[in-house]
Amino acid sequence: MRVEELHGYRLSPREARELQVELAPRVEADVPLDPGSLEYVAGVDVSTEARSGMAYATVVVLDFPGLEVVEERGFAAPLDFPYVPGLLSFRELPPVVGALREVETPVGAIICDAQGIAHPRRLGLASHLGLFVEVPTVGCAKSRLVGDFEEPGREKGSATDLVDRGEVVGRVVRTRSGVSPVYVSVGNRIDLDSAVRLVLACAPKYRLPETTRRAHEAANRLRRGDAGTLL
DNA sequence: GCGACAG
DNA sequence: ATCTTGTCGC
Repeated sequence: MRVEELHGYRLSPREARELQVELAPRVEADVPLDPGSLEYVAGVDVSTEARSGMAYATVVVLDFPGLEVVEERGFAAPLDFPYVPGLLSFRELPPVVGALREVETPVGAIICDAQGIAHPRRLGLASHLGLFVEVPTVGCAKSRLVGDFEEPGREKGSATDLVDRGEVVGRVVRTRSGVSPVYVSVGNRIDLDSAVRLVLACAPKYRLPETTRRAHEAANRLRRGDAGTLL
């Protein structure tokens, strides 16, 4: 798939924040997505190895709404940027871009294991990546970076607004009754309601979307070495 | 100065 | 994220 990196990653944390402020206005958060026209969804995840200083990114493509794996790609790259809350994309995007470029399936949407615009400068990894590709991106994180919210109802599908500095930047969604909720936010080229519906459609059985689960296990396999089973 | 802080 | 055994709970 086509990926257009808009800049390099050899920046200081200070420069990275300035770049986020410059790029954030380009995010489109009002584009509806018709689930009926979606054929393939991709999940992206990164596994890091401090010992070797390497990052292993994987992209797993699932058919929709069946959610069966149809393609898997992996890419390794050195970790040149430290983990700094709010600057995660500068650390993980290099390997993610490498893996995405090898994807051949015509993906209709990408779900990232990170935040979208639910970010201090409205440019979490899902949004940042969304500016590099032409397809819609969604952020589905396991924990909160910014924003206040009320605990959503205990039943599956229950959700509440994630509000930061007076703005609704995402939704706290209960994908399964009884489990802790996930934090869904717009990546790029999609609206919040569509993003939430997509995440729920991809998580019919577990807390995390099938896309995230498959990408996560594939990334761990790649890091451990036994990444023999990739289509 | 103190607390918070995606992965 | 990663380091790690057993263990509490549905």
